[in-house]
Amino acid sequence: MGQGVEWALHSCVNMSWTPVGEAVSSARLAAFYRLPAAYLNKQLQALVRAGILASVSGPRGGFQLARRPDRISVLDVVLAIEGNDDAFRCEGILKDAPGGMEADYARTCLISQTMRHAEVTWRTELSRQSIAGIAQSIERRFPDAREETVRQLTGARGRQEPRSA
Amino acid sequence: MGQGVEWALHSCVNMSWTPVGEAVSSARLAAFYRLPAAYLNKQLQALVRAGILASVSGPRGGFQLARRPDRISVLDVVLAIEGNDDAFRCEGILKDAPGGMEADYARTCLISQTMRHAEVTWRTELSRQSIAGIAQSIERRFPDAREETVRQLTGARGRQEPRSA
DNA sequence: GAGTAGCTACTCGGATAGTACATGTCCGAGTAAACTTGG
DNA sequence: CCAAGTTTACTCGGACATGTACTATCCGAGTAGCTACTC
Repeated sequence: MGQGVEWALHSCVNMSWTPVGEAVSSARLAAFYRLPAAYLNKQLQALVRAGILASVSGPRGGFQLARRPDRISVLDVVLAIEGNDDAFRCEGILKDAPGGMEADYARTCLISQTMRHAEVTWRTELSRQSIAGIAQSIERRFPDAREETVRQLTGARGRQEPRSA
Repeated sequence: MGQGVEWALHSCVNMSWTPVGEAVSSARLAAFYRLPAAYLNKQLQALVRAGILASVSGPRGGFQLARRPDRISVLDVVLAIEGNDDAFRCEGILKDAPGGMEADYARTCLISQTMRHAEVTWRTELSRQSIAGIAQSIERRFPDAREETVRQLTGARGRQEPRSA
């Protein structure tokens, strides 16, 4: 699985903490984790295309959650980055197998069904977890995490402090 | 997920049908599905290294199951081909994050735990299914499949028929 | 002093290289069967 | 006819190319805010 999934999930959790209506730039998120900013931006673009994030250009621009964090599942983020294809793709190799069972056998391939069933359980498990749920768990376990994150992400943004001396 | 997983699973099911003690060459298995023989051979080598198959060289050589098919789970085959690493690898990006929560946060990263939990359910699901179970399901649904497969895999093997004329 | 035109700086967005892994192919080591030859 | 030595053909096993996708980077389009100028 690609690295971008981890970055996207962390970014979504962080953005669930920032004030609504205020966008966070990819550069600031990248600096938070010491990540390559341009590449993180590319991943967030995929989330925009999936309708998970909304983007605004220009100064004070950036990304923000497109809907409430309790309506964004972990599966949504994973599929946005990795694509909707199943991990196990049955190429239907049986259609070339000899014997009189080609078509039917291929459609009802038991191996494909087994793999698909396992993947469905995996997806179901991820769809049960939401960004908001993870954020709440983190808040419970690390009471300072939210405040610290918001401070790092919104502090000294745009507002140039008065030049001293 | 790699294509070899599908080939390996089908090959294991087929070998669960062939008589014990008789090896099946990769060339014959590849011809059954119209697959590149050398590449299938490469995949089966991985199963040998994992202790799932046993290989014998020379004429009448090939591969055979190293243990009873009801003791080989689908997960065993998948891990033998794909490797034992988790699909989602948490690189611990939080260790570079600012704030006073680095080490603890990284070790107990909730996102990593969520992804890991989903993967555990996936693996559990696959570990419940055995090669023998899949083979039996196929036999029930397609009564002729086993006989036809064995005939294709063992027919005219080595035994050169008497030259006519 | 207030309004407006222009400029600057900052952001996303997609197009562009670099790299690791999966895919596909090839040849050599080893072995069991088949053949030949001598008794 | 039988047995031992030799040859042969077939197999796995790992080393060698190729293609694809992930990773990483750069530059242009667009916009909000600031600045300067005019009234």
